Amino acid sequence: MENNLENLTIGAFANAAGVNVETIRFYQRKGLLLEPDRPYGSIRRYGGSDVARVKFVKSAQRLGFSLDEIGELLKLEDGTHCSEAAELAALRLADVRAKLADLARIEAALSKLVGECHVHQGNVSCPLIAALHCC
Amino acid sequence: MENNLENLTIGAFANAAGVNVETIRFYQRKGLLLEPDRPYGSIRRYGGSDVARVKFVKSAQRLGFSLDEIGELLKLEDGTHCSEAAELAALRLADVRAKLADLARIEAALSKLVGECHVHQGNVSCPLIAALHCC
DNA sequence: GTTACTTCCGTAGTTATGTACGGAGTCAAG
DNA sequence: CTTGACTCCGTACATAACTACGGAAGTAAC
Ligand SMILES: [Zn+2]
Ligand SMILES: [Zn+2]
Ligand SMILES: [Zn+2]
Ligand SMILES: [Zn+2]
Repeated sequence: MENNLENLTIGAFANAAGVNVETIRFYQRKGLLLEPDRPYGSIRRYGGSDVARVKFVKSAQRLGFSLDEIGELLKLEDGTHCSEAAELAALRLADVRAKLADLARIEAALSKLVGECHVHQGNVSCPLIAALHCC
Repeated sequence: MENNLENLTIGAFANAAGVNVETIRFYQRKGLLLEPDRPYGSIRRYGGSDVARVKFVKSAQRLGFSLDEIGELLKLEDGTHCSEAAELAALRLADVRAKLADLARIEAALSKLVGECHVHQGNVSCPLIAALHCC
């Protein structure tokens, strides 16, 4: 593979991470990404760990974490403040488990709906809505 | 139980649904909620099904659906346009299953992180981040 | 009937998460 | 050394999903 991920300019970096250049700069302002140094002049260079970090942000975002929460998750990475990290991770875990339970219920309701679509015609109450009500 | 859920004014309704009055009106403008009639004068009255509908919106929102998507989910409820409904439900089902898979992975990563926090001290790479990278 | 609280309605402001733009500087190719 | 693409930086605009505000009108308590 000829495209190694070192010494990327911001354009190549954003491209490798699958986001807009402006998004990179926005994340830097938010503190989710550090502005690296400029080894060859006045232009910053990025590497594989930066790409990984942005991809992590995007993955976590798809799971429903806000950028602020993701910022806290990222603080776990340095390994300092171990007890705080464990506490935060435990909170997120509870959150994730609640979402899993909710999603499992809606999954069941939806697959039932898909399977039984052609017999629920006269039914007043939708199985999907019913599934979400009993929370 | 003395608080039955019929003939609620918008204030009592919002309260019962656990949202702001303005949110009710916002949902009405978005078409997620119909404006009911005014049986006793010039003030609208709401009932238990309205409360249920708003709670459904909030539940689905917590699972990562946008208001537009939720609007489409709600259109399933009337049972009309059966084939469209089945198609839409199948799309949502695929979406939900993808989210479930993502969440299951982060659940595993987080619970591992919580369990092993106190031994990953010198570790460079965080298990949570590592877990999200291999997507 | 007066007072206090709601409702109604339109419009405007807010937060989170980006995106776009404009002008100046930088860099590599020709 | 000019040209064209890219970077840098600040600022402005965009979208989703609310949230607040202001004034007129309705309603309930006294
Ligand atoms: Zn059907
Ligand atoms: Zn349904
Ligand atoms: Zn630890
Ligand atoms: Zn970590």
